[in-house]
Amino acid sequence: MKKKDSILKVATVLFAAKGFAATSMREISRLTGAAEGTIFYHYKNKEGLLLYILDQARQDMVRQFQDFLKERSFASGLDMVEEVVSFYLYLAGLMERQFQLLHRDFLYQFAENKPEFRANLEAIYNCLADFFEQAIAAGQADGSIAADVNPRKTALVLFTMVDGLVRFKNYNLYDAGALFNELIKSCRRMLKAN
Amino acid sequence: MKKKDSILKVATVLFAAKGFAATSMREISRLTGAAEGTIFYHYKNKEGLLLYILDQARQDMVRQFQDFLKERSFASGLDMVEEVVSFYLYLAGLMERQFQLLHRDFLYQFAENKPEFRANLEAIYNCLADFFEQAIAAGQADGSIAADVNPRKTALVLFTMVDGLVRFKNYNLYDAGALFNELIKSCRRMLKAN
DNA sequence: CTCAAAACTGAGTGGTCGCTCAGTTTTGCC
DNA sequence: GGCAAAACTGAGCGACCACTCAGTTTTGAG
Repeated sequence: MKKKDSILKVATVLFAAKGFAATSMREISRLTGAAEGTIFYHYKNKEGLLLYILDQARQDMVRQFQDFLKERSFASGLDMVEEVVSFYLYLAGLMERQFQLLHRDFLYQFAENKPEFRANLEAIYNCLADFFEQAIAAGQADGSIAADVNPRKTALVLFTMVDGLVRFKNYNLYDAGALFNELIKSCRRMLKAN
Repeated sequence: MKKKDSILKVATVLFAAKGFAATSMREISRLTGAAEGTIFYHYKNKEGLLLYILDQARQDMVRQFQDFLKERSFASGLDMVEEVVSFYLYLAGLMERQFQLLHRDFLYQFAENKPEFRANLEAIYNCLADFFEQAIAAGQADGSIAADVNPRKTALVLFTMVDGLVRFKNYNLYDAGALFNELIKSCRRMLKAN
C-alpha cells in the first residue's frame, strides 16, 4: 500500500501545480519510483486518479471546517463571520495544494458532463457557503448583523469574495496577501447592523 | 487576410471554451477551412497565436471601459462605484468569450515565466483596479464613501469580489447570476459613509 | 515451507500532437 | 499578360501521450 499512497501524493501536487493535461503518467511514475503500469493497477485511468484526489480533498476540507466550528464559540454572529473568513484564509495556507487544485479550471470542465466531479465540487461549495450562512443567520438573531440582508445570497457573495482573493494570491499577479486585513474590515462594514 | 482573421476568431472561441492544451491546431484548421500550414504561416506557433489573442482581448476590454467612463458622469462617487460594478457585469455578458478566456488558468501559468503574457494580464487588471480606485477616491472627496478606507486596497477587494462572481457564473456551479443585485447592495453597504 | 493472491513491472501499441517544408495557387503591381 | 511576392496547402516527421498485458516479485495466511 506504499506505492498507491505515494502516487496519490505526487499526483495531487502535480495536478495542482501544473494542471491535468500538462501532467503525464510518465512523470508521476518517475517521481514516485513506481512503474507506469502500477498506476493503472491502482487507479482505473488518469481521470479516475483525479477523481480519487478530488474526493480526498473534499473530505479533508469539510473535516477541517467542521472541526473548527466544533471547538469554537463566538461572541456574536458578526464575530463568527470574521473568524470563519479568517479561518478560510488560514486554511488556504495550510492546505495550499488542495486550494490550488480547487482553483484549476479543468475540474469545472469535467464537472460539466461528469456528475461524480460535479457532486464533489458542489459538496465543497455548499459546505462552505453553509458555514457563512450560519454565521450570518446567527448575527441577525443576535442583532450584530443587519436584518435586511438575505443570508444565503450574502453568504455566497461573501464566499465569492474570500475565495476570489485566495485565487488571486495563487495567481501571483498582485500581492493579494496584503489585502487580507482589508478584506476582513470590508466584510464587517458590509454586514454590521446600523 | 480572410483566413488569418477567421483563425483568430475560431481560436479565441476554442481556447476560451476548451482551454489551450485541449484545443488542437487540427481542430482550428478543420473549423476555419484553412490548412494547418496556413495557421503557422500567419502565427509563429500555438503560443504565439494565444499571445495575439490575449493582446486583442486586452485592447478590447480596456477600450470598452475607457469609452464607458468618457460618456458618463455620476451623481456621487458611491454611484460611480455602483455603475462601474454594473458595467463590469454587463461587459462580462457582452464580451463573454474574452472574460471566459481571462479566467482560464493556463494564462496565469504562462504569465509566471513569460513576460509578454504577464504584461498583458497586469495591464488589464491595473486598468480595471484603477477605475474602481478612481470611483472610491471621488466618493471620499464628495463624502459619499467612508473616509477611513484605503482606496487602492479597497478597489482591489471590490474587483476581486466582482470578478469572482463572474468566474463562478462561468463555472455554472450555482446560479451566480442571481447574486448580481445582492452584490451591488453589498458594495454600497461596504463603502457608504456613516 | 507452500502457494495463491496481490502488487508490481516496463516494453510495446495505437493514436494524437505541434510543427515543417517543398510545392501550388492567388494577388496585385507594371 | 508577365511575374514576383504573398497566401495557402497537406503529407509527413519526430515526440509524446494514456493505456495494455504477459510476465515477475512480494506478501501473508494455513
